Amino acid sequence: MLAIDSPVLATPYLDTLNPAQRRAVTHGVGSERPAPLLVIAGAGSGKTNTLAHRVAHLIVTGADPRRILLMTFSRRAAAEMTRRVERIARKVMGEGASVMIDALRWAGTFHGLGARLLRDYADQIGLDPAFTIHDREDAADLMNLVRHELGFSKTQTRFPAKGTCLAIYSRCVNAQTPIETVLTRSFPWCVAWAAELRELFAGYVEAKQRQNVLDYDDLLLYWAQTMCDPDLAADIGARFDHVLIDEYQDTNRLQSSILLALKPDGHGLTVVGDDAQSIYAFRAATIRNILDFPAAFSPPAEIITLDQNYRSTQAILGAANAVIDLASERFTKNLWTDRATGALPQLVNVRDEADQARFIAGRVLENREAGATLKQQAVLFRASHHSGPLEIELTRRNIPFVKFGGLKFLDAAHVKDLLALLRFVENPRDRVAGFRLMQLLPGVGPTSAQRVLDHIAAATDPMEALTSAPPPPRAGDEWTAFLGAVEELRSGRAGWPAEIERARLWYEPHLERIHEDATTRQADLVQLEQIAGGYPSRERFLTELTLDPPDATSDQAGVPLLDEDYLILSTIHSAKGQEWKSVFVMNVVDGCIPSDLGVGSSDEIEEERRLLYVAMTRAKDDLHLMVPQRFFTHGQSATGDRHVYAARTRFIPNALLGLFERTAWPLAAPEPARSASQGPRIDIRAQMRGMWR
DNA sequence: AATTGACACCGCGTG
DNA sequence: GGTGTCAATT
Repeated sequence: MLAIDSPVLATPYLDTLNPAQRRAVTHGVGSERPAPLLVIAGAGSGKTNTLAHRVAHLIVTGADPRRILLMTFSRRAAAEMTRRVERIARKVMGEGASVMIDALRWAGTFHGLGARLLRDYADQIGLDPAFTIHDREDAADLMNLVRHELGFSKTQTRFPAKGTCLAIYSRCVNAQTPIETVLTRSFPWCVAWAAELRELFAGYVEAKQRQNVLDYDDLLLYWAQTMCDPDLAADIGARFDHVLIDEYQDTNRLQSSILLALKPDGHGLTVVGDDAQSIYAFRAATIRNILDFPAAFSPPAEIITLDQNYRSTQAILGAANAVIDLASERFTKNLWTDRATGALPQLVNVRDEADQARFIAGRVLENREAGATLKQQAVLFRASHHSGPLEIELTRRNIPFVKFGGLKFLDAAHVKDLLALLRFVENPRDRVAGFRLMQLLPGVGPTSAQRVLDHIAAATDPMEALTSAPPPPRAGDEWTAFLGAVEELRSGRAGWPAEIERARLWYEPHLERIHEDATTRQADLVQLEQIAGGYPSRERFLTELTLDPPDATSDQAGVPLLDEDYLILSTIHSAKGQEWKSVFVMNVVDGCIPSDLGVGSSDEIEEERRLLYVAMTRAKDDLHLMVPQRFFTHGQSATGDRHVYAARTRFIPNALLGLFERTAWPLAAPEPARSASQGPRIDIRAQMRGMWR
């Protein structure tokens, strides 16, 4: 390693940083044993940029990029980080930087890197390296199979649904907390089922192992368990000189245990985060990870705080600071900015959700007239379905948009069907895949599918067992065709990605039989084929698609081309780390923010407050908080859709109103005689259903 | 005996 | 829209 006082290359990029950022970038560089570092980076404080500079600086000053472990919250964030590192390194290393960045192979998410390490060490921990990975829905399906087997599906009082079971299981694993505690704290309505759930989870774990599948949580859990072996822990830890973690406030106990096992003395460890932006407690993330980090080492980690905000106007930042100031517990100080004051953020009162949609659509177009592209504007909301009326209004006015969060491409039944075939070929013991697949055949239902799967499970050679299994009695020729397709794909004759086309050819007749709207669904499959072309192998395709599904949907078939202009619609969660010139936040009312589901404990309320803070701090120049006076309940009651009257969110009490400009829309409000008992004018929900039929 | 379709009931999000 | 039950159908 190079000594710090004799850098080979000049480092002009350091001049672009402020003093705190520079300290974060250069901390421990050149030292043989760099002390652990915690960077508290407020919203818009140049966090990503600082971390990218640190990685680039490490490389420029001689660190081996192959020995840098860089973990981010999403793969998109990892790609962005890598891109920035290259740009910075290029300034001093020129073309040579590309080679160095290509060597930065250990950049990704905790889960993705976990999957890679587990395949590398599979032999040593008794794992078959050909394991397939279950996404949330697959995992829930498997949970459901076990749930049925144990007879929990027909209990007197209703047993928790598969998704709830999985959520409880996941919580236990990620928070490293016993089931009783998890139930009383987070799922109080399931407390009575503790014993049955425990039995269910045991069965679930055994089923996963028999089938050689891992779920998301296993990727962390197996990794953490691997690190419990001193030799393996030392071996894995020694692969990396530097370990850097972004968004540390959103990691859970399991992840911090992995981290501490990687670098027990903290040397070479850098974590970055902001407790004010912690919004993933529902996924077992805990800000204790950040708070306890410094004292986990001796001497304790150095703490550097980035509190200058480069993003928002003073008016916006002032309002956001005021909102987070009311939090019961604060660890970081308020952000400051030297940007101009700017216009006050607006609190816009509208009559209902339809007016909310009209207002936003209209204002977005006005902004575009004034020179802001659609892409510079975003509409944020608490829950994915809140954007329904807006999507209709945007479609009506021909405003293109892309939506992040919520329903995903991969959740569509036909996409899952095709992927199930590929996954079954990859791993014939994967019951969820096989179960789904076989039931596509006419005349094959749960029972005969189970029978074949049992036959496979009992055999040593699963493929041989599949072909020799007694065919389901009523499957007919389709069974032969199915076996033929599986065998051909398994043989690898077609090669990748050609084999996905072969898979589609087998599936298409079934698609047409099962779904009325087969043609639109076929387009998705073609798109899937194109995506597949970007991966080197079936295994990589399946793994990476499962771990990092495309998270956007749009009004058009497929995602618009990159050079097109479109409005961003996003859940607040998905908006993390992003920024826009102009931001609209929908439904800033009690019941949405905070969500009426999340008002149980004060911790949950506090997380909702941080959520509003995150939404507000996405805005650079102007911010609209929308307050519809009434909105339709999404829950369906016997009497049909109802609307409720909403109040402005409790997070903006009267004392804070001076920080906002309050407006009402439509401006002229000569209320035409409209009886309140008139009921809904249009059935929005029916329109929403119509969009998909 | 298993599959499949019709029906009623209930609804805990955010990734 | 999911999930479980029941009855008609093969």
